[in-house]
Amino acid sequence: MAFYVKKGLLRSYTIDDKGKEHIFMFASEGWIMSDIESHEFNKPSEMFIDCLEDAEIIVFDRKCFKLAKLSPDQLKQNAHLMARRNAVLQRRVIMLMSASAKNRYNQFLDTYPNLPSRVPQRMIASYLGITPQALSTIRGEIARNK
Amino acid sequence: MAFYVKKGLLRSYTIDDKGKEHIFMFASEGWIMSDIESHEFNKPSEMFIDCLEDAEIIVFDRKCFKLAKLSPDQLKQNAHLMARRNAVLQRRVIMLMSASAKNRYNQFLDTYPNLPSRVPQRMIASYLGITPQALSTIRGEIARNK
DNA sequence: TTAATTTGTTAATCTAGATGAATGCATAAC
DNA sequence: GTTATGCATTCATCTAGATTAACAAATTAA
Repeated sequence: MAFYVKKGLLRSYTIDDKGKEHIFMFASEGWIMSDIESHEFNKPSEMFIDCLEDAEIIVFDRKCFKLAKLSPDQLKQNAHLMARRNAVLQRRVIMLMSASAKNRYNQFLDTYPNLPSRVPQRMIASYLGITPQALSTIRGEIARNK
Repeated sequence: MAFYVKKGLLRSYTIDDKGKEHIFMFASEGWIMSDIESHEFNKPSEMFIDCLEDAEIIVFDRKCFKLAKLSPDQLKQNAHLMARRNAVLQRRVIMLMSASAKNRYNQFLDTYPNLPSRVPQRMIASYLGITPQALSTIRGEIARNK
């Protein structure tokens, strides 16, 4: 299953043993959302997906992804999509390993300037891998130093 | 540029502003290593790659990746490779966000059981996003509780 | 309207992991 | 041989961010 977002905003997230949500990604207009791990390895998804805004979605089920049925052009396009997603994830991993919460937040603002107004703050915190309180404090600091 | 590892062991890593290395991945026999971000967006690489063991490598340069020149079968295979890598990165991001250093280490041991004997401990620490000292302490704890 | 829930802010305390330094053990260089 | 140089371990200290809690503002429900 994959979801193409025509309109609106989705999020995907996992829930850990302690019941805490961890947002993996947001998808707004033009993005495709899916749990690649469960898709590629055909195993049950541990990823939840839901809407943050009323949305129009195009749903692709498993059949649509039978690679055999795709044209070479579609395959090429697919390759680029995957490569892009890959690049985004690579950058995210490096950021999580090397950057402070404040840097990650600033990076997030740069990369997704239109999301902060559409996503509740605690979810941005979750995406960044910090608590809502920590993000609030960081925002306070940034506001004060201006 | 991409490298297919016939024999040996590679690592890729970035260096942050403070000069600290962050290992992004290891690649042993059968793996492909490349900096997808710089490849897909054709920008200069901030990722370094080197050998941890004497290695035999097949190098693919940019030309080999002109999607136009690939057969449908090659495109399909490529799609699967990308999807796999994607799944691995998805899992890694979630782990970095939600799991403690100890859990990440145990996860690493499960996922790559043959690497610990081939990779210096400080590099495993770097891959996990912690200091060598922290990993040493964790290993001490694990050993003691057995 | 009021009462109940959810959201963000602020502050006090706690903790996982960082930092820095000392020590023992290798392997390599002289 | 001895003198480096690099790696892992251990310990003392420090700090970014977690946790807990209290409070205000905004939403929703009644």
